[in-house]
Amino acid sequence: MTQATGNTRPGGRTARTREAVHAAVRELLAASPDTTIGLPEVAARAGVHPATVYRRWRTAEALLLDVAFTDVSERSPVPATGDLRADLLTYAHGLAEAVVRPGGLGLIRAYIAAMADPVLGLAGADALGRPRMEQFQAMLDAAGAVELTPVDVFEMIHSPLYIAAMILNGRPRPDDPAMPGDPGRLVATVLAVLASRRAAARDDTGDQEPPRPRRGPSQDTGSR
Amino acid sequence: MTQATGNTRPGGRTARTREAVHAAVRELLAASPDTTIGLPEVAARAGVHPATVYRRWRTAEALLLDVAFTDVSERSPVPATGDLRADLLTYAHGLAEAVVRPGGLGLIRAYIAAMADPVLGLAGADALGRPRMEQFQAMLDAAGAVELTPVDVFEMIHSPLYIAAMILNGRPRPDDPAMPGDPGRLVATVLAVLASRRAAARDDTGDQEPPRPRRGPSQDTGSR
DNA sequence: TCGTTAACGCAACTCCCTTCGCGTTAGAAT
DNA sequence: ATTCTAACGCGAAGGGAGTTGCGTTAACGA
Repeated sequence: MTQATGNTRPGGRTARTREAVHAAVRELLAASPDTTIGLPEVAARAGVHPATVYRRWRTAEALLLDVAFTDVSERSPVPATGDLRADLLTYAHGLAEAVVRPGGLGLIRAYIAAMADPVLGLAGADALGRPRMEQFQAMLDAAGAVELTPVDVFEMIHSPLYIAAMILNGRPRPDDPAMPGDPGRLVATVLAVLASRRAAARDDTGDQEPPRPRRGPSQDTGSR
Repeated sequence: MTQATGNTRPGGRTARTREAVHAAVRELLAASPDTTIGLPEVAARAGVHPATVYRRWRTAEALLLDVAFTDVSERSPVPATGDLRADLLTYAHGLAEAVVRPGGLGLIRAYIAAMADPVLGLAGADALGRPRMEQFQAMLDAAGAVELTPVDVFEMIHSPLYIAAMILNGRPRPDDPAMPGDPGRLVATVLAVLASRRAAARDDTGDQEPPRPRRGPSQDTGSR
């Protein structure tokens, strides 16, 4: 998407400046909880001329998204061991840590802003969110949690952690369960909804059946 | 907080310019889904000199917060009829509508940004959020839902709706329950958690007791 | 090794946000 | 009605973000 004309030069000097600029963005994001970074400031720290940064990324928003997308592509895997509680806890703790880590919040803001881009519409949001949704579908499939969807996980895990991170804004979160964004409580919410929907499904298909998982691996994923 | 020196003049011309500027902010927020508004632009639309806006609010962020705070103070009541499901549904539908309404998202961003202000720390976030939390405590008290806290409501209702609104960014939400931010599903989540915690409480205090609410009004708030 | 040209450095320029000093208007109190 | 002065209007000036034309460097293919 960089250029429509013939060939490009992704290696050598171009790759070095790209890495230098990305590193500068991460450092600036980590240095200040503020999410607004100036392109001239980035260029200065990267040892690159501002015009170069403007030509390659055009706007600060696009640069932030580039860094965020690079991070998501190589970091933060979604576990799928078949143990729903353990998988959710692992992921939620990792996300809670990543979201408070210096600079982590700025990248998430950029990601959300990209999904909210009006020119792309819902298609843009879908294109950015779909890979992640498929990974969570794999996690749910492995656990046999057919009553849940990736949207449920997004609403009950990601949304509270993102909002809590925005309010915390880089400050360390006191690990008080009464504070918003407690990973254990969020995971318990998902499991409670799963149990509720399974109970509702039993009521619909017949009240006399014994309560057991409908399909999937044999371990119990619904309760402690 | 406006001035430490003697007397001020809240009425007359000052009040008129304040109203004009507030109205201009709302109009600009409604006109463009963009959340970044320029103070000179606001001043021009309000028929006020830019220097006046700069002197009174110093920064765009402070102006946004002033408008947002004014709105929250006079709009959006929290119902507390004793029927938890009905109260939550009423509030969630209203919030879902307010958050997508033109300009609504910008004000919420300003509110969150204010809570995230580093100079105020957690104290600032607490001061801004506490009044709302107390209103939700009243709603839970009226319904006898002692197993829930306002933080639960915030995590399960507000957070998903805010994030969904940020991704939607003013675009109309297709009322597909599979899309993030469906009020009915969010309310059902709260009720499922309530039922789960009541069941856990019964297991702790003794397994043989008949399953009935621990206290509060007689109507059932836990299941459909 | 050599030629082509994509990508970069440089500098000057434009634009607009933001501030400041000063004179004027109009609340609020006597 | 008169006085005091907070709040506003006005214009000028500062400063930083963003853009553009041109020369230079170096990546890639032959």
